[in-house]
Amino acid sequence: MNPEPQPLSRTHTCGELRPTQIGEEAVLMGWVQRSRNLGGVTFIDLRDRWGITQVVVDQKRAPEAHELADRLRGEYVIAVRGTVEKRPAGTENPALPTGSIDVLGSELHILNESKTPPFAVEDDAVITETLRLRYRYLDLRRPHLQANLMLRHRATMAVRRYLDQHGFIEIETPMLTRSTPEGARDFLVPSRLSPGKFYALPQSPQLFKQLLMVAGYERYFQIARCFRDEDLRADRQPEFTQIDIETSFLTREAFFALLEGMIQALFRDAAGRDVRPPFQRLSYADAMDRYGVDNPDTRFGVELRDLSDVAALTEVKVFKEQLAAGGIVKGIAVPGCAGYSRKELDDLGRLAADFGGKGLFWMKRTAEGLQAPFGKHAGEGQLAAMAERLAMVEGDLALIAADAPAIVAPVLGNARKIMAQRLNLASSEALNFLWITEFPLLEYDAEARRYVAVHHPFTAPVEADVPLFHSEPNKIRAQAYDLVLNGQEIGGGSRRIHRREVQNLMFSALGLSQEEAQEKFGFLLEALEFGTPPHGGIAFGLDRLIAIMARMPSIREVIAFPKTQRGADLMMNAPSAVEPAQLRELNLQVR
RNA sequence: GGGGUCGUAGUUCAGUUGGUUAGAACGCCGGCCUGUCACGCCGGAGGUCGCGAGUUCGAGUCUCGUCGACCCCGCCA
Repeated sequence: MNPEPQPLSRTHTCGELRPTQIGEEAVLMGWVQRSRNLGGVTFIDLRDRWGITQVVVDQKRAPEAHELADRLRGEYVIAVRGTVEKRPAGTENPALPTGSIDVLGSELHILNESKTPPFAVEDDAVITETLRLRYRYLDLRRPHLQANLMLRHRATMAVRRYLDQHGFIEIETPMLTRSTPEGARDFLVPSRLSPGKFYALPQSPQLFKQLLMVAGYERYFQIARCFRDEDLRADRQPEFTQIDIETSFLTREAFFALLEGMIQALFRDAAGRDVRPPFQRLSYADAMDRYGVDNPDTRFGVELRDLSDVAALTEVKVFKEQLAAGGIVKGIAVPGCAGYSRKELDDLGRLAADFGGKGLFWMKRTAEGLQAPFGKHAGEGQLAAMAERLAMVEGDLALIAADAPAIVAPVLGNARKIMAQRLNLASSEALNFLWITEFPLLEYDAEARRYVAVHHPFTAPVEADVPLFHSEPNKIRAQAYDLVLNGQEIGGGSRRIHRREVQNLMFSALGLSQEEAQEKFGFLLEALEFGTPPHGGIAFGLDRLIAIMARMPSIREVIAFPKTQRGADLMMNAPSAVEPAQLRELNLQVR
């Protein structure tokens, strides 16, 4: 009954045996996926990281092994010695790469038993998220998660290989660093040796990599863990991984070419998929105008069109009011949705509220012509003009929003994405990379009643826009860029400020006094005075990138031990309470 | 901080206008079976209906609260 110590030495994996090895002896080890006892013969599907091989144990030829095989249950760990044999004609399993052979077992050892697992260790098992995370080590046995983590490994290997070949060096930066203003909420770590003071976990290695440029390393990278204490989403975890890159002396063009080469190598080496640089580019302003969002999915059209001039000619009250108040009227044409019911249209209108809007107008083009609830106030000519502007064909449904530009864009931009998903407009095979350039440097935060950095406080302004710091800070363009893949931001970066006077301008635009700037970023300001080269960089969200490559809906599927939406680790039960003595040592008191 | 979906056997789910002993499938346990691969056949065990109050003669079902998972808005330089 007792499991034995490992008595055999493994010779092959469960994924490699083929007809060429017929007649050879093999020793396999792994987990029992399933066993089928037919009485005189037992079949065992044996699984390891490399695949599944069927083991046959015959009562007559190996009576001892056959008796032992009767005790096998799912997830038992076993060792089998046997001979590779061709399966009898008609019993091959085309679903398995190893399906034309099996291993005729002569010797069987149970290396360990297993409790009945709380869920089946197989891909098509339907399991709640709670259970998966509680037993993550069992979840991770499932083939698709193993494939995801192996993909992730190949991807980081490809990145390291490519960057190494291009003169980059990987440098580690501290995890215990200081809290800085701006940006996300920090995770704090109390300092025992400095009572009442705290380290912060890095939101990114931003300042360290810039200081490495000051230090003359010129080409740095790091597969870096980052921490942000913000609310979670399907694509956001409190700790996540970036491919962090910084370079000196490169023009933007040279830098983009380098990165496009890296993405190409990454997709080729990790996923065998073809990516062809150069990538498309779109300015932030054009992206907002045509797609309403700064991360447009360009795998399908359905672009936003401005209808303000036509709307001004109508007697539609909302149009007139919004236009008078400085608003705009824009629309999109959704293919094939003219048959939508009243309820479906109402639901779409409510969807606008999710993004700050009050509702959506609609217009249908059917065989009977154009219909819109606002039709009688618009006039035939104006309806036709709008339909023409939106290039509507029969069967199309137009969705129209009238509001401030800052509302219209997200309402239509997100309606566009949601409808495309519903109608399956985007090819799942396509890889549409897109650089978004010339982000604004600053935006006004009404709540904080000051300007905040759109990217971060070290982003260089477009040189020609520097004088605007004194007049119209919100008009300054940044030398910042995002890389978007199929409608998801996968990376973002910028050229950095490398002159102290510009950094001073930036800090004061952000409402930081000289004293505060000195207190919080004095080390950076001082460093900028010691011969800082022009430099810039980027960080790619590795988790998102891998999730897209693996066609997974959530980054949890490509992270070995992810956290729930409340930031909990259900397996280890983190976070947890700590002993009073630990708190005393840290001079902390819990309220 | 806000909106939404969900929580019933080990698992995934069903459960009628509130009414007898809460069902199914898979899994599990026992038996039979020599070419299965979702093996098959026979038999069996298994329930804090997330938790706590309330309404009611009676609550899986209705109400309130609470806990948890997921999706979204805010937030995430």
